Amino acid sequence: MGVRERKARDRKEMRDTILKSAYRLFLEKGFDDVSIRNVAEAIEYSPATIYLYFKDKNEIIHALHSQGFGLLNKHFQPLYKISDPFKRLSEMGKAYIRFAIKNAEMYKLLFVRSEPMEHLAGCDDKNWEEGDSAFDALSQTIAQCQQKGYFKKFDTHQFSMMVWSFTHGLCALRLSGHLGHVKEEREGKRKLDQIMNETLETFIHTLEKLKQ
Amino acid sequence: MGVRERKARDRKEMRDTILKSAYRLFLEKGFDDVSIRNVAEAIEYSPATIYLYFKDKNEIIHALHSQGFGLLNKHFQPLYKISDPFKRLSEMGKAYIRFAIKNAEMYKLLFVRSEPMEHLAGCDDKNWEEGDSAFDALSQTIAQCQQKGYFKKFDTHQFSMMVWSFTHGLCALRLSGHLGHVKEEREGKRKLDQIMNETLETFIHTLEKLKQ
DNA sequence: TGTTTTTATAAACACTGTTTATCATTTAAC
DNA sequence: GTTAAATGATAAACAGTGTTTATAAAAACA
Repeated sequence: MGVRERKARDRKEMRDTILKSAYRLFLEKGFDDVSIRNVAEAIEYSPATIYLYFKDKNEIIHALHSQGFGLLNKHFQPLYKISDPFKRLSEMGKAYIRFAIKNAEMYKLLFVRSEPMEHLAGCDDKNWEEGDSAFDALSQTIAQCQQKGYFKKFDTHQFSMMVWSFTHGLCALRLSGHLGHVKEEREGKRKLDQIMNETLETFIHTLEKLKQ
Repeated sequence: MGVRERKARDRKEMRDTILKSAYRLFLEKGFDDVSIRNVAEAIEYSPATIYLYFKDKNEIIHALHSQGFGLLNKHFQPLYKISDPFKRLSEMGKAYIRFAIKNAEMYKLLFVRSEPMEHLAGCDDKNWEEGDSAFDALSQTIAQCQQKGYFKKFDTHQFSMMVWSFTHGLCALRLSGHLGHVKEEREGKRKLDQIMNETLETFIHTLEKLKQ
């Protein structure tokens, strides 16, 4: 009696179809400009059908949110091969920024939007593996830096929060369009990517001076 | 013939009434949950009347955006009395964070939303006094720090961008609800304000070590 | 076969930003 | 003071949104 199994498969398939289509539309049109009706039209079903597979729009957002963290963790994977922890930290910064620029809408969903966090707060299950995993990668690298003599007098967790704050701030300012509107950047003709690289380099140099 | 003058006064008064009412509603309900109809109802006029005084919703947003930068600059005013530049820099960080928390919706409008920046990009007049003024206050303080021996080998502008990125990042993570969802913060029972203070202190200590 | 459960949808509800045609009031001109 | 033009305000409509509900078709089970 494989009917239940097949139905479960069909259901998952439909959910995937919806998510895939929604994500493609989000990349095309930006997050705020995609409606349930758009998604429904793209998969050639009626809008009401979407609600048979997802409770509401927030559940779709949250599902994509989870997928996005998986994507981010994948982007970090190659960096774990770098043995020098400070070099790895530096490359993690660059990779984080690359991810934010290449997947702008997804980055906003992961770290700028507050809906996913509110949804998470409503869940009973307070564990949040995807998010923790990314932050742990940073914390562990910083702990290893400390073993090599960097930022020795600092608390590992607090220092990680500091590094994350900086890197996120830089990405957020870029994605919201604020970077290019600072006077010096308006007048100079540096490209946004260059500004970000220089600012990151400045931060890295700052950290570099904290050895011993 | 003071008719034109009186009409201009009336017009400005109506615009102020609309803006004041809109801002009050934004503080109450959050930015996304305020509609033109809400504003119209609050001032006891029809929705269509709003469009006699503002081209569209974006123009209201932009007007509030300008007012918001005025408010931020006012918050910084008292700090200019502090003669020690590094102490002033440190206090500016605290003041910035206080402003972001106390005026959360306004902060999001000023630094998180991209609409105002897009609106600004569409304007012919590329000058943007309010925004420049706030950033200049930071740059000048950092330049004075450098004269006192701090971060001497760094470019003033790039260092300012770095400091702003960190501070904004911390505020943005707080306002989007991401701060409290880091594993250590979920498990520990530190309050968000305390986390922010500790992270800012970590950053200040980092900068402090860059003397000479 | 008949009955129940599942799946899909059209239509509706209560919203949104914005535009247009209409009406009343105020200003200007004679 | 009367008339014509400009202004101010609005009701109604348009096209869109997220979501719910009643209805019809299809599939699963007995």
